[in-house]
Amino acid sequence: MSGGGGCSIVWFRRDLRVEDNPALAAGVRAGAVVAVFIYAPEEEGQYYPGRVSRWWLKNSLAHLDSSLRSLGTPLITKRSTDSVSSLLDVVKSTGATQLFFNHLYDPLSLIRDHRAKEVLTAQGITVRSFNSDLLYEPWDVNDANGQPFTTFSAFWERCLSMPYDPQAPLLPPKRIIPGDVSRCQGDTLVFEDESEKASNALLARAWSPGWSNADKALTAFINGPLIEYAKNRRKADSATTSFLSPHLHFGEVSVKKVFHLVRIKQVLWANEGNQAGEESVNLFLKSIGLREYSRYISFNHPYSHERPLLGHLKFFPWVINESHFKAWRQGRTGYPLVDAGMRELWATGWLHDRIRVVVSSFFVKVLQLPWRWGMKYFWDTLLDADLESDALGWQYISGTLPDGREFDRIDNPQFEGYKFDPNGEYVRRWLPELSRLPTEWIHHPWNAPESVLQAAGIELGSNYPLPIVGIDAAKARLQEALIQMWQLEAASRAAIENGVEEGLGDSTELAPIAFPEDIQMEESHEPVRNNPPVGPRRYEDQMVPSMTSSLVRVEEEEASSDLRNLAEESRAEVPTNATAQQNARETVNQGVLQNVNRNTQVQHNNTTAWLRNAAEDSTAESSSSTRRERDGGVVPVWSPPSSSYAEPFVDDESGIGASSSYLQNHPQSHRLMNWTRLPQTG
DNA sequence: ACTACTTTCCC
DNA sequence: GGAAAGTAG
Repeated sequence: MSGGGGCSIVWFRRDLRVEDNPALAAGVRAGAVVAVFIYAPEEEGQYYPGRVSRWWLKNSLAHLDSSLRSLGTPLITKRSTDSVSSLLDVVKSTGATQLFFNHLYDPLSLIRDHRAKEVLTAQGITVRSFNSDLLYEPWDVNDANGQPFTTFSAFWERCLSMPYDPQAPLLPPKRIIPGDVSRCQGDTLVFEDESEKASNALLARAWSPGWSNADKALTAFINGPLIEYAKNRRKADSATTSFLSPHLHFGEVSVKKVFHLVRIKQVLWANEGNQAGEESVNLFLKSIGLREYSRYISFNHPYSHERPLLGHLKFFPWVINESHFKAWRQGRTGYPLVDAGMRELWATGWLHDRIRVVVSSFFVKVLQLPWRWGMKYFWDTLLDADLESDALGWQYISGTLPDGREFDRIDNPQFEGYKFDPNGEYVRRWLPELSRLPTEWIHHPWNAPESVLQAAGIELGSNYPLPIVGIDAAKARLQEALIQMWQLEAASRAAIENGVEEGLGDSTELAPIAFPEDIQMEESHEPVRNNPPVGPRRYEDQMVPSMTSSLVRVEEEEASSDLRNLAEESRAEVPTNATAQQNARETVNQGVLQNVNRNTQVQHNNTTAWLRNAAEDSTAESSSSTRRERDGGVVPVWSPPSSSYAEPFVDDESGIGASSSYLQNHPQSHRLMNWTRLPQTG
């Protein structure tokens, strides 16, 4: 089984660890191993990783390589634009007969991995894949009727009360027999260009990528801040968070291991009667659960990163306002908590979860910018950028999840400021221009008496902006926009009844992965166009500007003092007329955007079926009872909930929902109902 | 132990 | 905004 031919390829992706790595364990068990990482960022389309994310990946791979070498084999890295053909190259040059990898659940990976499986199997290669990223595979977690959950709390409750525990973590292999890679050409991967190196150098001071560092971070958290997690979680300061998210994103630490270790603490604290500790554990596990849920949603609704799950906002006239978008990015909105957060993000690639909610909620509700812009900015700037988690977060904020926030409720950053940063320390750290402002005014400088401002050296509108949109104005504007939305919706319904729209949905065919064309075009590094063309369009409101290249990072230490002087071209001052623009809403007529790509849906249905089927051989047998009835292993994995849930998920990938829009059937949907209270089956 | 208030927390 | 939990009477 080992030696020359017959070795196995272990294909590393976002599972950059040697501990509790089922694919690696299977490879080791089968004999000689060729460990491979293929870097093909172009496959990600517009989700080409941002600078900080690439920096992390680079370091994590180096770390993995040295671990693998000490176990007996190097990590072969390949630069590619087509992962599957690179895999074939590796097969040919090593004589491998088996391929092992761990599952991913984002839509791109689902399709690519399916193709890998098909193509390699056709070449006579044995391909096996495993769960290493989740406590439970998405298809194993269903409600009493065997349907996927559509709200988080029900989902998580079920996860915590599954009839079988998540698999226990595997130990790292003691030794790896190397496959013959003498004829296998590796590539040196380049993750940063010259202009990025200086900014990246600073990241190393705060972060240590790599699986064994992840393990240390986990231990440190569990033995330290975890017990106070419940108490500290409302602070803007991130010192007491776990800092595990980037490690988790790249699979440097196994969620199953996190879960097991945390549960051990929970039992311990429960026995001691330590209520606060137990509470902390529950809350921390919930955040792990949210990560699970993001994969669950992505798997069951593979378009959730680019399309709202609920369609009730389909006609919402998002405000296409480049200068507001820029002010938000630069941390110059005039709301101290928002601005502090955005500057921290800019400077460090990191943001406490609370503050992510604050800045994104401000983005969607006050500025009413299209959420996918914000999501893309997060993608480009966050160290732990994660498509599934970010999509879930932004959809939650936008109120397009069944259990999301009410759309017409605006959070007030001033009040949130006093809640999360009562003494203004966070704001003062990131907004030096406000550092001398007394706490009484720190979260609403626009109300401060002139004398106070003068004493603090603040000149509003000059060295710190006035609010670019007032909260009251935002509320009024939101009401107005909703009215407009209902009108558009009604118009669309009328159009459908008159048959105007018929041909469109069917005649347009998109590429299999169905990034809307206009978004793909946005990949360029040009500045974003200012005036959206008039007329019918698809997803125009969701064009995603790319700003990766314009990001010039600020050194952490300097961030406070020099922020405004740096990167001048990309950080222009907030336009002085910004507030005047607030009424210049440019409405977007999405009237005929009905472009649910049925071809894609069919394809996706087929492609994901393999995952479930494959997993049936390789995952816990005990789960089978929960999943058999409905599908017998034949029906596509993510066929939609067929009950009353199906309809709210307008335009979902379901294939059946494509022609019957929720709005058609429920003209009263403008009441912004709470979807969780829709009649439930059973 | 009951109700009528408050505060808290929602992915 | 509203359920849910906490608290005062």
